[in-house]
Amino acid sequence: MLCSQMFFPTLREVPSEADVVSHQWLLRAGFIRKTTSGVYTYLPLGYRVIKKITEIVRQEMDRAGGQEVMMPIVQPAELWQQSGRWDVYGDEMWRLRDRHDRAYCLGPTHEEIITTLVNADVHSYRDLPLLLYQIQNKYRDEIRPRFGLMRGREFIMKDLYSFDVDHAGLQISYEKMRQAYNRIYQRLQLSYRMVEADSGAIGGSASHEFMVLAETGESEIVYCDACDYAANVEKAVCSPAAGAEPEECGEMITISTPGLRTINDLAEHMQIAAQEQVKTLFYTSDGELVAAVVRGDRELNEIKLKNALNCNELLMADEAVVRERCGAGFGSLGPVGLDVPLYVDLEVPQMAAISCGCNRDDFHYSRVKYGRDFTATAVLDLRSAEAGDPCPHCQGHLLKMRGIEVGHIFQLGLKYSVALDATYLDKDGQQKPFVMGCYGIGVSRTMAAAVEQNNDADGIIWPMPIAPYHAIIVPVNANKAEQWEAAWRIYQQLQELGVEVLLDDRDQRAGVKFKDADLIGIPLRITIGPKSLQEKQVELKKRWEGETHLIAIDQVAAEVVAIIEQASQVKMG
RNA sequence: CGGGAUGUAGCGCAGCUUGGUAGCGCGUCUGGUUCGGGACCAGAAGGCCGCAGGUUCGAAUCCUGUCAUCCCGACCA
Repeated sequence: MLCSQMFFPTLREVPSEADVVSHQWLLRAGFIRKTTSGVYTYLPLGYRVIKKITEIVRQEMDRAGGQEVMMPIVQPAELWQQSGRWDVYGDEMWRLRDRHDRAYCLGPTHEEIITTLVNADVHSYRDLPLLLYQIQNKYRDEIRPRFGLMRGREFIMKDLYSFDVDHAGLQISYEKMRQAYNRIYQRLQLSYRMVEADSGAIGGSASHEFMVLAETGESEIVYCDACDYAANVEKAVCSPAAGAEPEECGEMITISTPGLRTINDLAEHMQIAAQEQVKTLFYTSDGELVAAVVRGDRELNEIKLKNALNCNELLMADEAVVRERCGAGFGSLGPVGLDVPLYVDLEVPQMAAISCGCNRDDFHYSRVKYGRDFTATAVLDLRSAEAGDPCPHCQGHLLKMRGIEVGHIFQLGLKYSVALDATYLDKDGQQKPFVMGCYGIGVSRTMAAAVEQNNDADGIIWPMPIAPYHAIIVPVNANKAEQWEAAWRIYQQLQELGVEVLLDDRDQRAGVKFKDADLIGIPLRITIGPKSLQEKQVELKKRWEGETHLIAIDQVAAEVVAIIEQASQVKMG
């Protein structure tokens, strides 16, 4: 491709709407343009990257036995009403009506369609397992689209759905996908981690997320410094240190704490360390008031609480409601003498002497003991994991980092097949519901994640397997015949060797061409300049290293091919 | 939906307090000189000042409404 003919509108300045690096670079380098909030157009370079990513995904899905289908984006409401998700999905579902006023949505995911499809045409255990996948646009009317491609309202997603006869079959399909996902992210050359995850609204049992490691990631993950345990903090198990029985302490006492409302207030003014306090948080669980208690220096994990309560909606309680039930406002509340279902974190019963609110404004209790002064509806793991916590699987300790969720695999089980009455006949002629799994990869988000992880002050540094082009040839001055002829010859050679190559034939100064080459992140740059050309040499620069090497002009094509081959290798392990 | 901010040329911004029909840098076009890391000179094109009302002789500027975009939060395959 000749640069003079290529549509890649690069920008010198950062558009003001972008403030994460991937968004900035993708806009500046001319890979994407915003069409409306959360909806983007992929320009030629951007679309080439998308195609590279989807091709890797496609190959690995096919290798694992998947078959690609194309499903509709416009989906009828009835299908979603049958599964019960038309109402559950809420405002995030992008709904529309046709001229007859019939309701539809733009598919946020395709469980309903695929399950209905498979049910219509798969009737026997002999046809299972079946793995079907799609790579398409999906739609979620996000409350707040942000970070460019990272959280859009229209996005490209690969979803594979597995149908098995039983749970053992699902385990096999799930394992195939897990391996396929590892291969995919290795081939994409992204630094990633597979973590245990909460399955959230999708439902089902086991679930893993694939996180591209990046400071700007929206997800927090913990991982063990000794074994391979890793989990989303939403999911990470907190096992309390196996401590001795808590020591005895004297009778509970009441202390006056005028104006002291927060954990920090008590720590500062009363010299009560945060880990000697508890915080009592009030929620309404499907309309009913509940309280949760964690140690003063811990964070309550709302997802764990929500899972424990098995409720649909969990909201922070209104202060007026709490005051009416408990007799005090936020800042003076505690678990003693409460007439509210009480969920207590595992650590709390281990505490020697607890300080907490007294359910009376401006007073606190001290020397409170669990079991003696209050008891819980349930004692369970409720807090969020933190760096330094003991690993739940070994003697190691947890470390924390951030990640971008680029893949998520779920064991759905019977959820959708039962809801949609999707069954097959087993060996004994019995009707059985399909046992399902679903496996997603955010393709457009993966492109953003790759940039997030591979850039420098000059622009993007594409990993070879997903670079829009492998190499770019830059004649310093294309008006000089000998430079142009050398450039053209190398260009022809590389094309014949199957290299995806750009030739910057624009009538621009060298600096402009270098800046653009760096900005769009082409891995290899071949520079043809007057001095080296006299020695029958050209310069070769690897974008990811920055140094240039002189190389004989008739060897450069072979060298470029060798480098591409080497840089495209899957880094296994 | 709550909080904050911004809409002025393709991009980045000034002008608004103190009303007088719009300016800078980059980019674009023409000509010339240049030519190894975003050149220089000369000229030019390009704006319904987000939209709709209102105040006023007169509104980018003041008032009201509305729409859009971005940030923080709640939310999240």
